[in-house]
Amino acid sequence: MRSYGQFCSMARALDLVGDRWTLLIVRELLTQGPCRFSDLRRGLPGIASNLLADRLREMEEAALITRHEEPPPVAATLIGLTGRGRDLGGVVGELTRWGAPLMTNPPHDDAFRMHWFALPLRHLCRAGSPGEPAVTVRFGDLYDGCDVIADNGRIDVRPPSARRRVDATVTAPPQVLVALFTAQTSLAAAQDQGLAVDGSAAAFERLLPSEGHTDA
Amino acid sequence: MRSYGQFCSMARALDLVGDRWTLLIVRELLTQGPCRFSDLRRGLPGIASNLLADRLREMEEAALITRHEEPPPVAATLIGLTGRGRDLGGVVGELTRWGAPLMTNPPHDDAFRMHWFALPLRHLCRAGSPGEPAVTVRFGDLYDGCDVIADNGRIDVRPPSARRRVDATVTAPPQVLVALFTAQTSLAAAQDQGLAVDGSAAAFERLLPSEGHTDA
DNA sequence: CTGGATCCGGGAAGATACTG
DNA sequence: CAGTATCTTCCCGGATCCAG
Repeated sequence: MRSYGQFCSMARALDLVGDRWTLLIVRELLTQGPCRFSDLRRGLPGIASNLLADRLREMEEAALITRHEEPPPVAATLIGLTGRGRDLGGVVGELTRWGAPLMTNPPHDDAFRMHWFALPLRHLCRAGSPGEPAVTVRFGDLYDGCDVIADNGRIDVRPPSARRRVDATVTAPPQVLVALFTAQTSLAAAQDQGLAVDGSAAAFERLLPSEGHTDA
Repeated sequence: MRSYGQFCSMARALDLVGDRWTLLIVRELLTQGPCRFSDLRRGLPGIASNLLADRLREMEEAALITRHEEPPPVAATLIGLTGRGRDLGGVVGELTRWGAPLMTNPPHDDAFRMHWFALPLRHLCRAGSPGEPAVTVRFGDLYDGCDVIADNGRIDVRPPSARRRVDATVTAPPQVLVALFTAQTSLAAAQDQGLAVDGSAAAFERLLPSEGHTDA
């Protein structure tokens, strides 16, 4: 990106991360952990491969990411965030929060990946009190999803792991998930609209926002 | 800007504010209050007038800003943020914070406006304890600056006002100001490098970060 | 298959001049 | 003061091709 040429903290930040796609790449690496080139392409539908390669080169020069070879039999290059890259979590979080009201508009023909909900879910799930038993719920699946762990009054959202035992697995059309977790819709209505819980329904309900917060 | 076409909160946010210059326009309006077209040009050195007009049109469509005519004898159009536009303060703040380490590099031939320091100064000035007397210090001047008000253990930074009585007025080369408020430099050294305080030196020193926080 | 590189068309950004 | 008009430049997007 062309520099703004301004001696200003924010302008200099945008000189590094203001390019198209750059912050979305950070979103992917934050929510998915270290990724391969092809993982990033799957998580960034619409990006051209040359653009992704360009961005990764620039981000490596700016010390936002690092690459390291995995030993055989994997033999792939893993791309991960540096500390400085991970520090962009605050920026990503604020953008995500500011954009939340825009999610009430239907998806039309937008692409969707379940793991994009990882960041919003951290704040939309009901943390509960420290006394309540811990639950683990998978949204989506191993190849595109996230695991929500509610424990000790805290919500933790992590990339899905095959080694993790989950109490329930949830799938749903994205707009149904939005409506349910913003308390615009009841669980029963969500199930009518395609939400399905495999495993402990109680574990999933444990994450829903409390009744008192509905807009109605 | 072309839409990313992703049903994701952050991607939809960037569809609206990810364009070049957009967030810098928000910075201007946040730190300066409602501005005229020519005020924005002065605060955004490097922007082409047609681009500024384009961005303002798009931001008005997105309901981030509003325009209202001032009655004579002013007879100018004032551009101000809507509530939704002001909500971008969190995004602007996080970008500013993340970019702070980049300010240690010298300005070279970067442009500079004193009011760009308004956002960083809110966190760099020592708030002090509620017991200490209130002080008001102007950085820069009425046409490009900001007023820092330390009162009751809180720091408030506002656009400069002719109606405000100030205890001191400070001018300095920007990199000297950065070094001083990040405790990389002593006050005496800063004065050697061009920092000048008009009025109460004690009022200004009251804002400096406490000694215990220096890196040395 | 992964991880790109290359080429090309269209459109956004940038520079400058001009106007009601 | 607050833009518009015009021209140029360059980035982005899409397709294709290629080496390990």
